[in-house]
Amino acid sequence: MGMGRPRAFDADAALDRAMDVFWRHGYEGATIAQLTEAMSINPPSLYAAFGSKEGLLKAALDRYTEKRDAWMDRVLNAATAHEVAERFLMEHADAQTDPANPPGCLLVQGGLACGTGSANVPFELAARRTRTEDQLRERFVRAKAEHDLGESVDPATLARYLSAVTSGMCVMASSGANRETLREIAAVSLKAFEEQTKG
Amino acid sequence: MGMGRPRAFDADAALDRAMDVFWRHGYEGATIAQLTEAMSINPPSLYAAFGSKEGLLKAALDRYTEKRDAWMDRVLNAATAHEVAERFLMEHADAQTDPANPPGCLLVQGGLACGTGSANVPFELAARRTRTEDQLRERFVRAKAEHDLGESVDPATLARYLSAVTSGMCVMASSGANRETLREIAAVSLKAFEEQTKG
DNA sequence: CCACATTTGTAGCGAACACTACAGATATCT
DNA sequence: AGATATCTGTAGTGTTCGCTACAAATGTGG
Repeated sequence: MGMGRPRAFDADAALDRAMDVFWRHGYEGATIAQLTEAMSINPPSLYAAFGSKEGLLKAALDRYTEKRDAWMDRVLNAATAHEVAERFLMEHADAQTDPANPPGCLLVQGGLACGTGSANVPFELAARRTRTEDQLRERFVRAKAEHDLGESVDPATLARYLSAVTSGMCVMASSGANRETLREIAAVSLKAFEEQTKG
Repeated sequence: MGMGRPRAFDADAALDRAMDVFWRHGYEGATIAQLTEAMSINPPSLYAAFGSKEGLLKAALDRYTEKRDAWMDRVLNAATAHEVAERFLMEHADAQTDPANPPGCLLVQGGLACGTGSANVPFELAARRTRTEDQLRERFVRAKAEHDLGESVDPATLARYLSAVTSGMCVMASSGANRETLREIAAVSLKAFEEQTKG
């Protein structure tokens, strides 16, 4: 028996286009019409490949997380906790103002508060944000074991702080903050990080 | 000539209810049906009083800003810049986890990225956030004039930093961060503030 | 070449959306 | 009291939403 007509579009390329639409308009603000146009496919192709609008979001988030993990690996491989924090903050400032993408971060702009029909979208986004925070925390736990960070330092607090600052930078970026402004915020935050690791 | 049938509902009380819905579901996630039910009125009353869904949001934001200004006055009246920062951060942690309101802040949860039909909603929210930042900056300019802050300190940077942190706390609050967690973040941020004002 | 499995484009589905026409109700002003 | 002006509730309006039925198209395996 046959294997059916092959798909005529590249799923990953289409997800990149969908990512951009969700990023720019949020989950609820993005319409199927906009998504299909950006992806250069028709609705039946979208639904055959991804099941639903929410399924498409999850697939886009998977792809987003994939890229983000590769980036996080490079950040976490820095020699010291301080350098991890510095890279994390500074490269966030750059990424959130990269003209190749909409401002901010998909995991924040995607939607913090949604309607009753999309109630689990914010959860989905939050789970992916938590993942970054977990990766940071584990890196700081390791730094503690390596005596790169002192005994009195709480890795969870450090990770949460960095996560909060970068989330805040997303909000600023969405209202037009430029790269220099975000770097300034990152620089101040880095001093807080240093101060926190001294105590 | 007569002056017409008087309004049978309290506009401010209705706005408080609407505020809660926008806060919990975001602008686009909030439906007219949910809003009218929460406000205990029918659609024609809503449209007669506020013109449109976006008009209702603006009216709710005006009321929100009113309350926020009263709160900011108390914060800004603190004796020193340091105390201003401390109050601002800590009371934000409390306010964003106040069980009387949805988590976070209406100016962030309301919507960072919206659909093409609601494109100016994010601008409207951003403008109100900027107002808070401006108030902080002006307070720090004053602190500088009073020699409470050193000559080398940049009031704009300080204000932006505090604004970014509290925005980040909104994101954390929306994904379930509790009061203690936010206070922890506020405490770390306050150390950054101190460090920044020393340099 | 034929049977089969899957995708594609067209066209349109029911539901929910923001919003409103209309008539009755309720106030004020003369 | 009567005329007027505005609000209220019912019951919708047209539009857009996410999603899909269907038939033609296009590949594989026998």
